[in-house]
Amino acid sequence: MQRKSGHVTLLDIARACGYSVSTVSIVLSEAPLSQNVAASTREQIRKMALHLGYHPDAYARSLRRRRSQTIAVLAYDLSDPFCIPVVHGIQASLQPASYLPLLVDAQTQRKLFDNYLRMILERRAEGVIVIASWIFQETNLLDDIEKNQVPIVIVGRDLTKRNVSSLLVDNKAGGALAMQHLIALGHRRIAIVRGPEELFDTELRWAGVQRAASEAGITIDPKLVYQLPNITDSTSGFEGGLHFAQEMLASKRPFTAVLAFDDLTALGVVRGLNSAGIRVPEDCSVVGFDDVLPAAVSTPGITTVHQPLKEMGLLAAEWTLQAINGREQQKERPVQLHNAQPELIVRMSTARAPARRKSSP
Amino acid sequence: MQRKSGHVTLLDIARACGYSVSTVSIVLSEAPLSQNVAASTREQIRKMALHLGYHPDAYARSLRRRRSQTIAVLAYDLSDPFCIPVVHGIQASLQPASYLPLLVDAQTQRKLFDNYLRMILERRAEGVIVIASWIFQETNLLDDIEKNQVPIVIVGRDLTKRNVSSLLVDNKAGGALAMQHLIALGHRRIAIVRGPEELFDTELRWAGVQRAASEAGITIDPKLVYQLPNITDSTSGFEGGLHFAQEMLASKRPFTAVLAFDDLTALGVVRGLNSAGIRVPEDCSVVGFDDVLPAAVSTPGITTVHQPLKEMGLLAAEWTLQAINGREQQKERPVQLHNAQPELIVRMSTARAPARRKSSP
DNA sequence: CGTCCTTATTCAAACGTTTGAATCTCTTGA
DNA sequence: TCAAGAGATTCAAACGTTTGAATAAGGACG
Repeated sequence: MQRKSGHVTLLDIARACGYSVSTVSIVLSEAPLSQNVAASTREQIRKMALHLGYHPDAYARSLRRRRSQTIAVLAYDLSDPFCIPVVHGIQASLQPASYLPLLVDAQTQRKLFDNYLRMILERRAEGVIVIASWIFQETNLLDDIEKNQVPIVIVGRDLTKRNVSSLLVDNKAGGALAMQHLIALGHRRIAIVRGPEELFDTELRWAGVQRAASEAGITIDPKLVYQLPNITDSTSGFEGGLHFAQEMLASKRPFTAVLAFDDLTALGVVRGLNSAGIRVPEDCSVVGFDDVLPAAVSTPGITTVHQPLKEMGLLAAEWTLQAINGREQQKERPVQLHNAQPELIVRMSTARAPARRKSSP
Repeated sequence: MQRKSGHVTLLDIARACGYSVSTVSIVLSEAPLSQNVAASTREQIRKMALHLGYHPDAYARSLRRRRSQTIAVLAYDLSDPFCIPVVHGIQASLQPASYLPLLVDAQTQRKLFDNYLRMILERRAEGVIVIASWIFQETNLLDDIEKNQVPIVIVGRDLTKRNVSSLLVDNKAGGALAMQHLIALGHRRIAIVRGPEELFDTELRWAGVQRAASEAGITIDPKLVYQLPNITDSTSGFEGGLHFAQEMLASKRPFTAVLAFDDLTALGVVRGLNSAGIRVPEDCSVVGFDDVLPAAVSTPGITTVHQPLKEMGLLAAEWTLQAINGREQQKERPVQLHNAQPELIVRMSTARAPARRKSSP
């Protein structure tokens, strides 16, 4: 009864109940024609399919239908908690459209990235969503995708100039939000941990921070600005923050608050401060960015700027689906840009500036 | 030049350089026969393929070759940091074998789980790796996979009784490790947060804890044992720990250490203790289990029992590949079980028991 | 009785590959 | 001159579906 390949085919069912492959196909794929098939026949075929454990071969089906029902999701690093909510949003969007997200994880490695991109093309993904980061310096590979007319959307970076629809958080607004929060709490000597220079977000957040400072008539002491090194692995944010704290404390420059580039950095800062005996938030406030899980569950919970990641994922998938449908109707979709609004999440790592100047022990 | 479908086929190349589809196929797929193809022809075909941007159609290829080169990875919830290192291990194993991991995330939803399982079967995955948890109560769906002769391996749960090769951490040893650590630090009044009853790990870890206690001649006060409720979402571990702390402190029963079921629970405990003014580890030690990212980056870092997740993922993929190869050679693979050895990671959340009895404020 | 619907089913081609067997063209040796 | 072999290329069938067109078997109607 079992085929040699181990999988049941239409032919098996056809033989088993004495109909042609066509009829069986029509019934099981619920084609329009199946209305003409006698109810008794339908019943019989369905029963047999169930009994034999039939599952239509996606390869044969896609080949014939010229649709893969697949959208590739290319994450630069799944171990970055940033990616997960985006993926969830995408899945939520794709599920009802019965598209399968082909989720691949480049693990921040360029070589893997290229490999997977090729695989995506071979698997005839109908669309590609890239969850991006610094991995993209040379994006020539996207050309390959474009050449094949596959719609592409990018999350976490603005590539509209290269004709790619993009979604990202309004980094400038986010940076300003964090800074305003610290200023409102009375902080004046605020240390800033800038992101790695290879990241696009870095400049934008920095611009927001500066805007907020100048609007409040505050000048940022350049000596209190620290530059994170480039990223080597997924924990380098934490270590950067730790290192910043040690260095800044050693320099004896007073500060009452730290604005960290992202949550992991903020957690590193907290660690560094604590081990020098400085309490957060009593002696020094710390604010992060992203709102990932570790920031929420650490103690004190890190005040941070929330990115609506799930919503961005949802929208990215929507756009991709629309582009696919649009292409069928020969309509050209315009390149879109979505600037998601960040939101300040106040937790326990920020407090009013201490009355007297005290930050180095 | 572009086909209507938007993808270049062998026929396009064949036409463009005047050879038959067969020759082109032989060259581009580097079949053994390609040694007989004239070097000049090879060159010409390769150039044309590159020029037109040819990518072989995985669907047609798999259909013909009867191999999907795909192994499905079914994670119960990607937002659980537990899953990620396992996935990384799997990827690392699969990459050199040029198998594509078809990564799907059930998001702890039974319905999604079933849907994806069907998809996996339709996509003719040659093997399935399940990263498991409580999601599996009724595992009848695995039968469907088994019926189709698809090798299956499960990570995080022992299903050898149901004929499924399994990898999991030695929970009993891990529980004992954590308990011994606390005992060695001089703790005697140790509160235990048991895991949810629906989880299999719960009983085993508990058994390890009890063994360690009795070996040290210590009795566990049943009043200090707390039972986590069943899981509702990915943050329920944290909330459970928080709730435990509040309840236990309200009861005024003295304790100097907490052994939490997992890291997220431990983080919840720390939060709960801290907000009642109890310092970790000075006043009370806390130990977790799993060694996920948030435990490492919080302050104080959580002392925990490390699971070698990446190694487990690696091995799971190895087994799957072996089973696939074995099946080709008609060899029956025996069901295997791997009990990974846990390792105690000492961080800052545990310390010697305070000299005087003090834990409730 | 022939024509024309309707209903139920099947034919056959196609999707893009791969591959065992076949073909064709030389060259070589007897 | 011819058979045999080697080298280069092509034929054609197959993988499991889907689907427009075709077929067959009844009726109903004029």
